Amino acid sequence: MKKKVFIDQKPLQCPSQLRAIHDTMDILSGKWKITIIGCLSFGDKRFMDLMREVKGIGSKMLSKELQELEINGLISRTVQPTKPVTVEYALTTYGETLRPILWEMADWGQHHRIKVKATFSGEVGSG
Amino acid sequence: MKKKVFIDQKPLQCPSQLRAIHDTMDILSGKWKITIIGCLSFGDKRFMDLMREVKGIGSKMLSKELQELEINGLISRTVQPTKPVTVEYALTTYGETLRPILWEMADWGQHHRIKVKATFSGEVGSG
DNA sequence: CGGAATCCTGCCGGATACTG
DNA sequence: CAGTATCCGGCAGGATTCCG
Repeated sequence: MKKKVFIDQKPLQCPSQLRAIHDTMDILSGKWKITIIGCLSFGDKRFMDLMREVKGIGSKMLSKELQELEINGLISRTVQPTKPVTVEYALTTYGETLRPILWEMADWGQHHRIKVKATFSGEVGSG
Repeated sequence: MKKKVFIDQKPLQCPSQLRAIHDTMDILSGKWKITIIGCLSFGDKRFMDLMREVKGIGSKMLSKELQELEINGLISRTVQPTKPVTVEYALTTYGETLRPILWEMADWGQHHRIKVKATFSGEVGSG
């Protein structure tokens, strides 16, 4: 009977751990959320700024993603009483707590891309 | 001009970092992948075992998710030449490299759940 | 400028039936 | 046991239009 137990750490406790991971995944899921958070990590942005920087997103999606991020407290929305009305979005302190996760994911993803490339090269070379 | 720069670390580098994060998200996305990985973190499992343990998943989805996980090298699939044929799925060493990510996500998710609960309590209490 | 409303589409994922 | 094939509904997400 082999027990891997995830290296030598505890395995994922099915009931609560897994649910927590799914919660995080749900919050981060959506085609643009990561990108938006990334953009806001550089500083505050207005709606229009995000439209330009995210590039490819539509106003509906941007609005929706922004709302979901705000509901979860990851970003803040501030309406400026200027003339045509401007709105500033900013990453909250709470939103910054995602940094460890995002960093791990970026790290793993880059590593993975290298691995995949190596795998393909090997197959092509030997095939 | 306020630059938050994500605490005092570098912000997410748009081109490569973001793409890497999305790669990771894609690999982990899907309603059952996390759960399957969690199950396999306890040890090897057969198809039928996973059907029972994941609970709620159908054979089509399980098969599909398993294939995707295998393609990415996260799990291994071993056919045993027994009588009615049995297949063993196991988390690979590479799959275990996801542990830091999953752990961070579990941690954050649990923290978040507590925060959300506190927020609701506060609103209910003061409203 | 910053959205909301509407319409339309693909694919994600579920149920069921069939195969080897 | 371990899948595959097929059909089907729902929702994520895109394009367009309209509003304050």
